Amino acid sequence: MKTESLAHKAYTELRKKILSAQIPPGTRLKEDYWATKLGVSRMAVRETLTRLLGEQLVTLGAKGGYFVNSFDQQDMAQIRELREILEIGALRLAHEKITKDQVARLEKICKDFTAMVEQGYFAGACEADLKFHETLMEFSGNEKLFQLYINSHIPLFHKQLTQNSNSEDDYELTDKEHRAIVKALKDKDLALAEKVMRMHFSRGAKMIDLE
Amino acid sequence: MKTESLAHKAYTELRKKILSAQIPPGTRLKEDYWATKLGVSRMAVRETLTRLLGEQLVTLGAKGGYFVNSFDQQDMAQIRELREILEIGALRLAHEKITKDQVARLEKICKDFTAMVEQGYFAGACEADLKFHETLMEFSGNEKLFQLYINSHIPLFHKQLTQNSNSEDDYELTDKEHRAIVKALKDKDLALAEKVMRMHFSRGAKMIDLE
DNA sequence: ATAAGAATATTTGTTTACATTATTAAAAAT
DNA sequence: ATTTTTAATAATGTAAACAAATATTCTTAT
Repeated sequence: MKTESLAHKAYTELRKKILSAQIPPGTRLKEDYWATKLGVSRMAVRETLTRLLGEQLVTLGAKGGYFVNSFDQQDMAQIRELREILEIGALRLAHEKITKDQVARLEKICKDFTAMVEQGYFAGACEADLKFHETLMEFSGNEKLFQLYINSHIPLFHKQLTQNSNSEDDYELTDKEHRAIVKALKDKDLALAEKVMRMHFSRGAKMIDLE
Repeated sequence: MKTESLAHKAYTELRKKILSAQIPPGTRLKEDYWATKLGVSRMAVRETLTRLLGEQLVTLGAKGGYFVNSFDQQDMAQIRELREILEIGALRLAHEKITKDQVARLEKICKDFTAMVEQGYFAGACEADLKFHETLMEFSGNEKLFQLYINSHIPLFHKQLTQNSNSEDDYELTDKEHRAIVKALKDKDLALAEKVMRMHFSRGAKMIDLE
């Protein structure tokens, strides 16, 4: 209506806090508490919570009350599988229609990644990693697929995972694999691109198992 | 809390009406109207609407107000592509772990499909078709993937599409393809299963283009 | 007759208040 | 001392009231 509703402000605030794990999984979200904390009415918070409920970011307890969704190891494994399905699918779509400009954009991200690792900016490198995968999804040219990827909060888990395993070797391997994928796309070699991508993911799967 | 909140009642009601297209896409959903119609307070309706917003089933207009999401031809094409990605992914997961019992369940659905087509129960046949694909998703063994498939309302669009093109030949082809997929799964022949599935989908894509 | 502007009515945004259900704390009984 | 009951407190579910924005209708001037 006029600028932006208070409920919407509360929504973006709370959502950010949940996705960045500032509010830990399993936490109960009390309406009054967040109403005063965010400086909005309880109803605005309630609206936020039901919206997040629709986004599967929170669940309601058996006896009422909203709780931040939490994920166990099996959940994480399934999300990783899901991510592989979506990204391989996107790869297949992208390889037919990708332009030189787009290849260049991916190469730029790879370059940024390398540079940041070399200079010790590991959080920045993670960001570039994330961006690489998101960009690939975007280049599928399928808006619905892209939105699904974004809305499924997969990028978040990606971040959580990659920030755990931050050995030098990992970064180097990740870099190589990213570049291999881009090269395969450039050469229109779908089979190779898919093969490398699957390796890329199976490496991630092993990381989880180690924990 | 005690039994089931009024807001939840309103939610399931409205959701059903939207998904079954009783409320056509693009319709504006006025809070007061539905409050009186469903016999709940306006706030309950508002809660429903924000939840559906989270589910991407409704959108809010630039000047406020909630509208039932509508999909143009491009949207439908993208959803079809997305469906293919998810189902092929599920196929790959299923083929490794599928049991004899599960194969039998799929065969049963195929049989039901045939029988209903023969007896002229075409709506029933569509239902069996839907069930075939949902069951396949379930056999992926990935709960997250399955939920994503269900929550993305893809089954709905499936229904809408299949009910359009109801020529005898179509039913026969669909039947053959379903059976071929099951056989390939039984024989652990992933490549064949995938090939047939892609044919199955590309046939669906052509249907859309004809309209 | 038509367009601009004012007045009215609808509709949504927001807050407050009240009712109901859960949770916690305290008291009583065994 | 431990368990059960009862009282209190806190949290959520629901509804109503008010404020602000948008849409509609009616008037008036050209």
